[in-house]
Amino acid sequence: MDNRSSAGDEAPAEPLNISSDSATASGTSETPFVGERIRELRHRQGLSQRELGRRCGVTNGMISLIEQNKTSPSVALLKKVLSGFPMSLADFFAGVDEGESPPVFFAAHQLKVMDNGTIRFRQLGDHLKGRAMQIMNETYPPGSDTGETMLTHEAEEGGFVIRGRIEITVGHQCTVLGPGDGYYFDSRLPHRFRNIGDETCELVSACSPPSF
Amino acid sequence: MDNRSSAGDEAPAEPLNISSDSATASGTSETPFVGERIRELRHRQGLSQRELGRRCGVTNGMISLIEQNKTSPSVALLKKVLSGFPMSLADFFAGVDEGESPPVFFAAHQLKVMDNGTIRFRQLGDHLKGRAMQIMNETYPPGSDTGETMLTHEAEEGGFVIRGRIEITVGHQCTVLGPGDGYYFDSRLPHRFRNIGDETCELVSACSPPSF
DNA sequence: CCATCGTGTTGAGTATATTTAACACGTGTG
DNA sequence: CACACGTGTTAAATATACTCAACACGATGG
Repeated sequence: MDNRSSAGDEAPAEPLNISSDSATASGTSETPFVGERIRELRHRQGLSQRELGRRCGVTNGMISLIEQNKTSPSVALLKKVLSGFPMSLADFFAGVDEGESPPVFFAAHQLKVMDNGTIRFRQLGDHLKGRAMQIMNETYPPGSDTGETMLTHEAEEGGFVIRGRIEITVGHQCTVLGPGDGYYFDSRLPHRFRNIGDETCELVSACSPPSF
Repeated sequence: MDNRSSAGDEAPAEPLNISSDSATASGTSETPFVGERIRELRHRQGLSQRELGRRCGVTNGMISLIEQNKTSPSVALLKKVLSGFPMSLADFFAGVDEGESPPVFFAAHQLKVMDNGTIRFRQLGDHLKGRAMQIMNETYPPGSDTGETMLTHEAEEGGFVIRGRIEITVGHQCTVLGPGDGYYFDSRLPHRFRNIGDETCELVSACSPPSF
C-alpha cells in the first residue's frame, strides 16, 4: 500500500542550503537590525530590560539576548515584546531599511519610459527600491488593453484621468472614467485598463509600494 | 564583592505571566495570520510546499507547520521563506490587519474639494484612514503660493505637472516645472509650491502615507 | 492491478529559542 | 567596610523551532 522504499522520496543529494542561494532575493536570513531596533526603542522609552520584560511578559534575559542578536526571536515573541512599547509588527518592520532619499526633480525628457508596444508608461525615477510610491504618467491609445493584471504583492493604487476616456475593471466592478475622474483600489484584486473610445487616453497613477 | 545571596534578586512572587497582561497593548501574542498569508502567497505563485522550500532553503515540513500555525517561525526563518517569493519582511507585515478595501471609482463631481482661497485641492476619497496614499488634483492660479510647508510625520510625495508652470522649492533646491515634468521628495523636508507665471497650473500629486 | 509521481501531513531526533537563576559590575548609604 | 538595590550578561535547564524521513492520499499510466 505504501511506498516507503520508493526510489528517492526527498533526496537532497546536494545540501541545497542557502550557501549558493545567498545571492538570491533578499539575502542571508540574518536579521541584525532586530536587536538594534529593540534596544533603540527601549532606550527611547527610558525602560530597563527588566521593566520592559515585566510589561510584556518576557524575561529580561531574553530581551538581553535579542538585543545582542544572539537569538532570532519567534514572530510570536517579538509581538509580545513590541506590545510593551506599544508598537505593531507592521510599524516595526516598516522603517527597517529606509534610506534618506534626496529631493529630485524630473524634466519631461528625463523620465524613464517603458513601452508595451501600445501602452506607454513614463515613470518618475528609475531605481524605486526604498521608495514608498511608484508614480507614472500612462498613455493608452484607442483600443489598447492591459489584459487582466494581478500584482503578487500587497499594494494600493489610484489615479486621475487627464484626457480621453478609459474603461477600468476591478474585481467585479467596471466603469468608464473621463477627464477629472479618479480611481483607487487594492492591487491584489484583478484589474484591467482598456481604452474603448476613439481618442487617446492619458492618466496619472500612483502605486504604493512600488510594484517593481 | 558580590551579592549572590542578596535577598530577592528577581523575585517574581507572582507569575506575572501574560494571563493578566493579555488585555494590554496589542494582544495575545498569537499570530495566526502568518500561516494564512504564507499559504496565500505560495498559492498565488503556484508553488508547492516542496518547491518553495527548495527555493528558500527551508524544509517542506517546516512550511507545512507554519501554514497550519502549529509553530511560530523565527524572524530569521520567516525572512528565508519570504526570500522565495520574493517579498520583504516589511511588505509581509505591512498589510496584516488591513480590512479588504473595496474598489472605488470617483466621478469628477464626487471628489472631495478643499479650498485654500486660491489653491484648489480635489482629493481621491474622503476618509483616508487605513489608506496607503493620498492622491490629489491640485490647481494653482497665477500668483498662488503655499508658503513654506513642513510635514511632521514621515512621508514621501511626488507628482506630475499637467498644464501651466510651477516653481517648486524643496530643501535648498528650486526649479520651475512645466507640463510632463515631475517631482518626488521626502515630505519632512521644507517645501513650497508657487505659480510665478500668468497661466493657471494644474498637477496630480500623491503622498504616502496620507498627511491627514 | 501495481508502480510512479505528485501533493500535504506528521513522528522522532536535533538544534535552538526561551526561562530560570545565578553572576558581575556600579552606586548610594549606614 | 558591608549591604541593599540598580543595571546588563550568561550557564544550565526546559520548551519549542526546525530537519529528516517516513506516511497517507490522489492522479496518471503501464
